[in-house]
Amino acid sequence: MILCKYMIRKDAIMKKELKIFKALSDETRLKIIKFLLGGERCVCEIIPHTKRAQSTVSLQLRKLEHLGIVKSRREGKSIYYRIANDDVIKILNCMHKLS
Amino acid sequence: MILCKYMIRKDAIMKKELKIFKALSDETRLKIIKFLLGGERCVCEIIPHTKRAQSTVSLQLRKLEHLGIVKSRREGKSIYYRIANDDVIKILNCMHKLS
DNA sequence: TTTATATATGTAAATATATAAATATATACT
DNA sequence: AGTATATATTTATATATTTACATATATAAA
Repeated sequence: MILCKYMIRKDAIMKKELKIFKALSDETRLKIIKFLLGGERCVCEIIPHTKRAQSTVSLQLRKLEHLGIVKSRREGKSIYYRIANDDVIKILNCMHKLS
Repeated sequence: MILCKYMIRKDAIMKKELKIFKALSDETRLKIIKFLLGGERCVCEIIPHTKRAQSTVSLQLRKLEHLGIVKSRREGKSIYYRIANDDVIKILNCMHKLS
């Protein structure tokens, strides 16, 4: 089978899209991401907002960070998370218009 | 806990959004849906396009149908699927602009 | 240095999901 | 009726995912 540049690119686009859709396809993660649309939040704020155990929230945050969807920053004892992927914001804005 | 209408609505919106993001978060399903953006296709066309076993494609199509994302129609021995959810089309258009 | 607090990590259990082989069903053709 | 074809369904298996308890780590305060 011959692979042309277009096909490789198409595949890369698919992967990128899947990454975003997967990030948004779990309730805990979607809640977190939507919460972060309101700006940077500390984990201690995210936990009660999601109503999940602390370890669950921490794990999902790490997952989102590995996906490049969020970034974190330490300030004293607290760690603050923020959205670090504009595409996610655009997709959620787009979705919001439909709801 | 007091539930106001807004909260119930917010929850319904979340579920609707999750439904769409989940539908788009699997490679087989995303391939199928993107293929269907080009118009109605018969299962016999969808199978080779996804490069999955016939039973796998059939199962994912049923899943998408149950989610209200696609609809099907029989024509003789063949069954044709088409996208039946405008929101999915809009989200994919939005995503496409970003790629 | 001890203590308290915020967050991360290891581990295990429960659940969900994706896949394909085998089989069943529905339609069309002879 | 019998055969071929297209699709659906059943079943089994493998894999991934989510969750939370228990524990570890890092920072700040006393």
